Amino acid sequence: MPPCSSASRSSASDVRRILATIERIPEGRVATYGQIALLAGLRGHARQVGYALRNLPEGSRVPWQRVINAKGEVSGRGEANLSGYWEGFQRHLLEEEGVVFDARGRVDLDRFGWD
DNA sequence: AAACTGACTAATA
DNA sequence: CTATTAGCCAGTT
Repeated sequence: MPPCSSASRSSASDVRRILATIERIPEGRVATYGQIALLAGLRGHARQVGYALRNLPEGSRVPWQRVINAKGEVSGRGEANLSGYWEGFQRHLLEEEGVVFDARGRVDLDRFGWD
């Protein structure tokens, strides 16, 4: 059998580029999905960025918490059960890095948005 | 292969 | 502010 030539991951390299871009986000900064996709050379693949993070294996050093949506808010994931937990965790991590959330739980991208 | 889904975004109303 | 529509594209079913 071919040595896993199939390698479904058609976007494996893209995912790699996405993660590499996210790793470039400095501490205390946040970036939007669209921005990551753009910097990764994948304009319009904002959703793909979310996929990459969702499928992100545990133990990765990728600061997934610095990736938020264009509204400056932490994105939720379908399962409300765990979403609250993870969202709170993400927010906590960002706040420890110096990112400030307003009363509505949103970040001022003008100040903390990664250039 | 068609239909569904989704950690998205932007424009409009 | 929320709701709706449309664009976007890959993974799943």
